[in-house]
Order: sequence, then C-alpha cells, then structure tokens
Amino acid sequence: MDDVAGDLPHGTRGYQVLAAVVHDAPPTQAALAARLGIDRTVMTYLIDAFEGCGLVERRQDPADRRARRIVATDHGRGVLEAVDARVRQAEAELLGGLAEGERAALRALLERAADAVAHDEDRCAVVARATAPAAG
Amino acid sequence: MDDVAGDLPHGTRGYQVLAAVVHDAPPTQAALAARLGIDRTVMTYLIDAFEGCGLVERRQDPADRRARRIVATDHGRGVLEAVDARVRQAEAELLGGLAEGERAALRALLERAADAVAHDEDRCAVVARATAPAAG
DNA sequence: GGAGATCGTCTGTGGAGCAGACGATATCAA
DNA sequence: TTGATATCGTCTGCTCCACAGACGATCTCC
Repeated sequence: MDDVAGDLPHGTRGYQVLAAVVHDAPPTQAALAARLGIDRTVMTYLIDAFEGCGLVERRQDPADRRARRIVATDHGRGVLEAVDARVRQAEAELLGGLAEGERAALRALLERAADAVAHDEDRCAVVARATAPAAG
Repeated sequence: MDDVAGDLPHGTRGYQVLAAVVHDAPPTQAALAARLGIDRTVMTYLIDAFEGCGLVERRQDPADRRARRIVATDHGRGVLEAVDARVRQAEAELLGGLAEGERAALRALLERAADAVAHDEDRCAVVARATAPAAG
C-alpha cells in the first residue's frame, strides 16, 4: 500500500488526505484532521508538503478568516486518479489467485463482518484496510 | 490488536516476539531479529523490557559465547497463553456477524489469496494481518 | 597465528508526533 | 460596544522510536 502511494508525500496517509480533499467539499484543515484522526499540528506540515508539490491549495475561507479551505488542484486530481488506478491494480494482483466470483464473495464477507463491527466507523476504510495489508 | 496485546511490552511486536520465543527452539537474538524483520539494536532493548518483566531470560549459548539464547519463563508462557486467548476472542468478535460456515469460507479465501501472492512470506503472518486490522 | 566475520551492546542522529503557547479571529454575554 | 472565552492554523520544544556506525568479545577460516 505504501509502495503504491509511494510518490505521494507521506505515503498512505497522504493518499487518504488527498482523497478526502478531492472528494469532499473543500474541507478546513481542522475538519480534515478530525476526519482522518490526525493531529492538527501534523496536518499543518502535511498540507505544507502537498502545497509544495502543487497538489492542493490553501484558500481563505470567506466566512472565517482564521480558517483555510483546502482545495485540490487539477494536478492533484490527476495524481489521485493515477494512484487510485494503481491501488485497483494492486488489489487485482493481491486477489489474483481468486476467480471473479470468489473475489466478490470475499468482498461481501468482509463487508458484512465490517458492518457488524464498525457501525461508527467509515466502512470503506475498514474494508480497504482489511483488503490491503498483504500488498507489501 | 494493539489493544489485545496492550499490557505486553511493545504491543503487537512484543506479542510476535514472545510467540516466537515460546514456540521456537530457544532462538538467538540475531535469529529472532532476522525472523521478525527487526533491527538487532532494537531487539536488544526489546529483550531488555521482556527480561525486566520476567517474561524471558537470556542464557549463554554453550556453543557460542557471543550469542544469547532467549528462553521463555513459565510466567512468559502463561502470559502468552492469556494473550492468545484474547486474540482468539477478538477474532470471534470481529467475525461476529458471520456464521461459522462463512468464517471458514472467509478464512479459506484469504488463505488462497495469500498463497497466490506470498510464496516467500510466512503465510500465517499474512492471514493474521489480513484478519486483524479492523480489531481496533 | 592472524584476518575477517559475527554477536550483542552502546552512542549519536534523524524522523515523526504530541503538548503547549501564540497571534489572529470568531462568538457570545453583559 | 466591550470583554471573556473558544477556535483556527502555526511554531517551538520535547519525547519516543528506529537506524547507522562503532565497539569489545568471540568465532571461523586460511
């Protein structure tokens, strides 16, 4: 997983941040940190790195001059798409020993197990984590 | 996972070390480090901690006076058993949403996927990692 | 007997994250 | 309006952790 997200600043965590920035309405640094369980002081230099690579921009929140809205650049969106593609490919390789029907069955079982356990947690995250670890 | 192994020094990694010490013929620190992918300088203070808790002992290797054989104490074996029990319980909770047949099916699918991917890696480790992550 | 490798330990260094403080700003009560 | 308090993002200092390198003791091989 870290291999796949390797050229992103801060590896897997950077991938999560970039994905959150692209898919959500432009979030505040604090909101981003809370959502991903990252300390706000860490988020500062994490966004620094992303901004330095031209993947995201900090914009003044017009309604709150303390806050910064993090928005993805076109480049950032492109990079996320590329990494997403590699994640899908890695998953395919990981499940290469299984037929398509078996993959679906595995996914269904994992999702059901995750549902039963993690009602308060983002289910996609759980399934992604449970699917990914052996990728190294 | 780290919750379950929490009272062991160094959490999950400590659990792996203790399990290796208990189940293998008394390993050398270097062998232990190589087997678990841990730096030898780290292994030093890791074993320090375990020895301080009375979980393991360092013994002179009669055939090589540079080396130390790490052997589990009775206390160490007892603690490992207790932690093992909690791991099994956590796994049961994790898979609580699945019927027994489904659990077996999930395990079989994961093992096949792991087999196809990790010929050079310890299969148990792969399955354990793929099974455990959502436990937190 | 000597050169080189290996074992476990110690020291120094660097990365990473957290607590706390800070200035700027928002919010709310008086 | 004014003042107290909370929040936002940043900066500084600290701690924890792992690794590189060096070390003495010991083994192995020529």
